[in-house]
Amino acid sequence: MLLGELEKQVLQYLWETDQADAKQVHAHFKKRRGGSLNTIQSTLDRLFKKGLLLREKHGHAFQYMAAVERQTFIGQLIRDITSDFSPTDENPLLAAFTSMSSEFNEDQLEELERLIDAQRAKTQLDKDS
Amino acid sequence: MLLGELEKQVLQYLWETDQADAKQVHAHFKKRRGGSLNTIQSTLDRLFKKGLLLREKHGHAFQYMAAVERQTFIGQLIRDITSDFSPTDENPLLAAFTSMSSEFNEDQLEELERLIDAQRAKTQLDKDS
DNA sequence: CACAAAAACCGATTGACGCTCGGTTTTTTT
DNA sequence: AAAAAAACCGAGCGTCAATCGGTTTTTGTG
Repeated sequence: MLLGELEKQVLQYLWETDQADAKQVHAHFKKRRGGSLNTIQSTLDRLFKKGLLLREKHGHAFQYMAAVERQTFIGQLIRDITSDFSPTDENPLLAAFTSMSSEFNEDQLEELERLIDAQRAKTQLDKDS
Repeated sequence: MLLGELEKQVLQYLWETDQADAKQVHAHFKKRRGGSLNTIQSTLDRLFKKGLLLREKHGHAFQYMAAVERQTFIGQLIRDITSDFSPTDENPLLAAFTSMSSEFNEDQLEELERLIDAQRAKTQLDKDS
């Protein structure tokens, strides 16, 4: 999934804002970077067609909202990227960790350990049910 | 850093092969996907100009080799792409793990713990030196 | 050293794709 | 039904990878 610069910014905005119509998004980006309402509209449409946004008619206009959580999307991105370079039997996130482990400080390592334990607990629960 | 499909494949090949000239690379890709020697040559040149390959004249032709380790490169890619979406103080990999933890089985969780410990050991060594 | 083969380099074309926005159609509101 | 607003269409532009023909440079050999 390849996103252009404006697309990224709009997606980001919608993660922060939950929900907005084209007019709102345009108002937000107006000062920072200019551009017409149409440009925003077609960007929203592109993101919608890519499956990254959902939309609903609320009254007069479409309300757009992110279709995926930010973390989920980042996870997808990482998988896309690493799968191009990782052997199929290797978990790309493990490969990624190997690549980036040196950027983790002790706090983050501990956080990761907590997440691992949390995942174990969840798996255990699933098994019990 | 944005790579095209052929660029990725050539880079991958050079990680596997260590070193090759355009002719060799072309021979390798000839059957799988066709394309002229010139195409390979310009792709090598593009990768070289992007700093992803090194080259040296060995006898008649340039020998190309990867300028960065595979894991290092994957790490860079992940950082580039995710930094657009992560607050600066958040490690994107941590965010990714949050959303992808359910894909890990027990073996992989243990592997991750091993990597964490290895990283601690490395950090400790750096501090001592 | 000259010449032929090989390799490197240049430049043009094509195809994706994001950005941009004018203009038209459709929908909504009054 | 008319006016206003929103959605949609389509075209132009810029960037960049892929592709390859043709030219220049390098190299290796007789």
